Formats: sequence, structure tokens, C-alpha cells
Amino acid sequence: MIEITFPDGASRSFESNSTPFDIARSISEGLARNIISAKFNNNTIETSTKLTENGNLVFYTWNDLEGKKAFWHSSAHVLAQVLEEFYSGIKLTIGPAISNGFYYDVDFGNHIMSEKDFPKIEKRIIEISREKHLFELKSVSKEEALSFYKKQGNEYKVELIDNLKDGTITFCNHSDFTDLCRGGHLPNTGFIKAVKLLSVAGAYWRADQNKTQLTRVYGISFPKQKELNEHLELIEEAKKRDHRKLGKELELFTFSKKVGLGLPLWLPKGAALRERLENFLKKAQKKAGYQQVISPHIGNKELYETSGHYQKYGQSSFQPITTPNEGEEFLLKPMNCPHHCEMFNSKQWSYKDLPVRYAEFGTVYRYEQSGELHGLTRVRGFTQDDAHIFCTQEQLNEEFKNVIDLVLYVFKSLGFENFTAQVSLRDQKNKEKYIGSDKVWKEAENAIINATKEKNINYKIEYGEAAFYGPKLDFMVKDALGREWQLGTIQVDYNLPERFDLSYINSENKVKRPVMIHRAPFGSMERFIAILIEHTGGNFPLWLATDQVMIIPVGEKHKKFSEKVLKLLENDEIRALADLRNETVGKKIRESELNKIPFMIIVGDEEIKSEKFSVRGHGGKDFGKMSIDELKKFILTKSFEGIKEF
RNA sequence: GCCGAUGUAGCUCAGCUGGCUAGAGCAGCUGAUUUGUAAUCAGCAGGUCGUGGGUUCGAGUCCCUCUAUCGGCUCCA
Repeated sequence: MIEITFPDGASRSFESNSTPFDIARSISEGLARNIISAKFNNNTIETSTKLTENGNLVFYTWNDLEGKKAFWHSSAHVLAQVLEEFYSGIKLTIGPAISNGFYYDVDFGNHIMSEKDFPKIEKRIIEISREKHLFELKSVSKEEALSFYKKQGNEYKVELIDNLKDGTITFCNHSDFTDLCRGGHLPNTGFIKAVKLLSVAGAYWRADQNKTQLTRVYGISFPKQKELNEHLELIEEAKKRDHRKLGKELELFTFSKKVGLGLPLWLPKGAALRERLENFLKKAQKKAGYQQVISPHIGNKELYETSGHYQKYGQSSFQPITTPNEGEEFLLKPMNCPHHCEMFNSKQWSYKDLPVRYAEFGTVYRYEQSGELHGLTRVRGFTQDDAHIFCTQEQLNEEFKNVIDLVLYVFKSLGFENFTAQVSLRDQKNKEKYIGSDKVWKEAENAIINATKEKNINYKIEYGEAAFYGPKLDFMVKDALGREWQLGTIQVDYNLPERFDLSYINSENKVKRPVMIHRAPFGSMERFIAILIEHTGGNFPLWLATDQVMIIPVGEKHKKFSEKVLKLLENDEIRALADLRNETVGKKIRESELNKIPFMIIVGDEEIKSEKFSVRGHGGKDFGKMSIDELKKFILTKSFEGIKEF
């Protein structure tokens, strides 16, 4: 007999060699039907794994993340089976579950995989699934495993196995298909009821640009057809909210081949939106003790040699601008920090002056590779809501926490309630990619982690995500469709102060080095606005909306009065428009709706007589009748909903 | 930069296996209509079919080059 403990703390005895499936069935048939994976003493196991010792058992169903992972990973196995069946001689590599489905990386040899092949593959996956093949895990010796794949000529699997320890290697069989796999599968293929292959893409073996490029086939699968349909609808909804599409429709920004790739052109409405966001942040920053500064768009090459950026990025950047002076070279500004360091250096500082907080909406230029450009989220010229705080070591913790407060204030004000924090540290194995001593890095890492802990923020640590000069605290927000985006960032830096020889005089009249904090709550204006567009679907909060009210006169004779109403609203800084065109009311309303204008008021005989206006909200919502003063108050109140003072 | 797909009017798209002067809706312009909560009617104008080359009697359609966009990979100070 073995003693099994469940997550709720209860424990029961079972026969030795019982499987998770047996145990689930002893609890209820329903549970047994639904479990697709399990964890025993923190190891992912199959539902058919025989348990021979006491331990903690957790069941997973489709509703758990772990369950979905097993589901999708198993689907990847079936996909691989079908691919091998259809395209002989291909070499399988890896096929993991991801946050939204699964993929399999395959070396197709000479065959070119394209989306045209998807329907028949999907059909075959479902056929095989219906046959309810069991997934069976079996241990193999390293030698056996190697010979299996050497015979196939699959150098990828051989490489994978080479890195595994003998005795830990397992193969997973289902139907007549075998794959190297560490486990975590469905009981059988029958659970997979719906599958959709989503795209093919190139992917480098082991994520290394210098290695063979494989073909990655992405897919997603579900236990019910209905769930697949819902998922596809979500993808459609995301397409509707795509900031590139809405940006065009709402006339916020555009791109021009002639101006250059990845160089956004902000149209009047987009520029106005951006300006309101900037003013919002400026106001909060002013209260937080920041001072605005301005630096030029180019800087002498030496500046970036001092900062270390030239050595790191010089070759892959916009190349230096030369001048009539022999040997004189300037670079388009790729970041603001070196400029701010030189500003700090322009005078002598006492410890009494610190912290100094320099803020700038600084436009920077980076030569992103052409394949990386994407709408406003990845561009070659963008504006950071940048600031650099120069403070003493003693002030660091407090300053860092203040920045966290500011970042959270920004998120909250803009409706991003759902966020996570990530502490981005160095890749421990590749320390040469970073500048600065171990000691300095350790200090910076501690500063970030301590401040984050003290602010009671949940965070996860990611290695290899740090900037080359220091560790970061990055904030990820979830948008209305549940997609995760990286926005704000806060970085502690001991390196640039060193490189720029920054100093202040402490209370003992000694020269000391300040610490620097880099931070950008929005990240960049371009990226932030892109995400805001997708989050809101273009229906911005009223305080950000380009036009807040559209006044629609019914006929010719109502135009004059409409203009009067317009003036009255404008007097109170309400952003209103009057549609005086010779068009039907229906058409004007429709266009107003398409332009996502939050409120409409129709002006006809009745309104002029009663001086009460019926207010129509975006989407057709009726807010009833109001006098002009009530209307003003209504709009002004709505404008400040969700926005609190910092 | 790499892999795959795509590129027809300002926008959204049609154009089958190559065959007369390349189509539609919306937007635009002109005129009529003066309008009550998501599209009034009519007329006009608008495209060297992404670029360059090739195959062919003939290319929007087939092949190649380049370029841009889209989905990914790598990268992201």
C-alpha cells in the first residue's frame, strides 16, 4: 500500500502500482474522465504511470495550465506523426507546448512546407486522434536512444540525447510513432477533438542564427470543436483591434516608403493623442520632483564610445554622420542617457542637491533589422518617456520605490489593471556580454529585488534579459484580449556613472559617485500608444479621445444653433465638432460611430425649443436629455473618471 | 538578416486553367435632395495590376530578380 496526499491536504491509501487514473476513478468517474495529466512529488507524470511510493499527487484537467500543456504537447506528437507519414525523410527536432498551442520544429529537407498543406494534415491528425492511441512512455538506455536516431540520420535528436544523462531518457510511443520525450501526455489521442494549424515559420535550431534554419509548424488543439471556434473568433477580434488597422482608420499615424521604413508619421489626431499622454506624464513627474530637459538628436561618436554603446551596437546601427571636418563623426542619438550624464556633469553637485531627476521625451533612432519592424511596436525612430535619476546609494531604495509608484499610477490611469513584474538579470553563462564588475551588478540586482519586495509586487526572475549595462525591472501588462505586452522599465546603473566620471561631494567633503536609475513608464510613446489602441479597440478614455462630442444638426435651419452649442462646449475646453455637412442624420451618426466619437448630440426643432439635448453615447447608448450646463458637467465629470491625481 | 505567404483604384476586394479598351462597393468630385439616432439618389473621375527582367503571337495571370507588407525566427541599448 502507498499513501497518497492530495492538494487539499487529505491523504488516502492505495494499492502499490496504482496509477493516477485509478486513483482519480476511486474519487469519481467524472474526474477520471477529465484528468489529462498529473504531477507526483513535483514531477510531471502520465495518468498511466504506476505509483510505487508515498507522495503528493495533483491532477490536471484541461482547465489547468499544466493540463493544457500536456494536451498541446501530445498534439505536437500527433502532428509529428502525420508529418512523417506525409513527408518521408524529414527530421524531427523538438515539439513543445507554448502558451497558446504548440509547435514542432522540423527539418523538411527539400520539401517546402506551406499553409496549403494544412487542411490535409489537420484532417489526418483528427483521424488518428479518433483511433484513441495510448501514449506510452518507456525508458531507454542512452545507447539505445542514440542508435535509434543515428539509424534515422537525425543529427538533431542525437545532439539532444548527447546532452542527456543515461538513465533519464524516455521515448514516448503512440500508434506506430516513437519520439524522444520526457513525458507529460494525454492518456490517449482521443482527447484531441479539434485542431488547427496556424502558420509555418523559419526557426533556427537551438535558437542560434548561425545554425540550420528549421521549419516551425504552429498549431493549436482543443477538446471540443466549440472551443476551437471561440479561439478563432478571438483571433479575429485581435485582428479588428490591430493598431495598424485602427491607426489608419482613425487617422492617427502613417508610414511612407519615401520617408523611410519604420519611421512613423504622426497625423494630427495621433499627435494630439500623444501630446495628451505626454502632458499627463509630465504633470505627474513634476509632482514627483522631475525636471524636464532637452537634448539634441545627434551626438558626437565619442559620447557613445564613452558610454560603451558604440562598441556594443555601433556596427549594427545607423552609421556615423560625417562633417566637412576630417575625422569628425556624429551618431543619431540611440538613447538619451549619455546626454543626461553630460548634463549632470555640467556643474558640481552637493549631496544636498540629490536626487537629481532629468526627464525628457527623447526621440531616438535605432537601426532595427528590416524583418523586425512591426507597426508602431517596433520602429527605427521613437520617443522614449525617458528620465534619469542621479542619487546617492542611500537614496537608491527610496527612489526606486518612488519610480515603481509612478509606473503603477500610469498603468492604473490608463486601464491596465492586470500586470506582472519581471526582474531581468544577466545571463549567468555569458557574462562577457555585459559591462561592469560582478560587484556592481550584484549591488544593482539587490537594489531592484529589495525595492520590488518592499513594494509587495509579485515578480519572476528572468536570466539573460538584462540590459548590457545593468539589470532591469520590467512591467508586463495584459490587454483586454489577455495578451501580454512589455511596457515600463526601471533600471539601476552603476556603470554609466563610472564611465562618465559622475560625482558629487558628500557630507564629509569627499568626492562620491552617484547611482543612476533609468526609467520609462510608457516605454516608448509609439509602443505604448500601439498597445493602448489594441487594449481599448480605439475607444480611448474620454480624457484622451481626440474628439469628445459630435454635434449633429437635423437640418439647415438648425446649423446656426449647433454652432452656438459648439462654442459653448469649446469655451469649457470640451473637444467638440459640429457636422454641418449636407448629409442625412443617419449618415452623420454612422460616421461619428465609425470614428469612435464618444458622444453625439442631435440638434433639431425640439432641442432648440426646450434647450435640452439628448445625448447619444458611442454604440447607441442613450444618456437622456440634458441642458447645456448639465451636458458640460456630464462630459467634464466623465473626463476625469479613472484618473486620480498622482 | 533568415524561413514562408502576399502585393490589382485613397480603402476593402473580384478577376477560373494566359486571350478584346482590367471590374465592384466604400471614399472623392459635380448636381439634386434639407434630412430625427449606424449608409438619400444620380452622374463623373480614378489603376503603366509593387519594381525590373524573361517565356509567349499575346502576361494582372507562368518563371526569375529586387522591393515592401504579413506570420514567425534571431535581435531589441
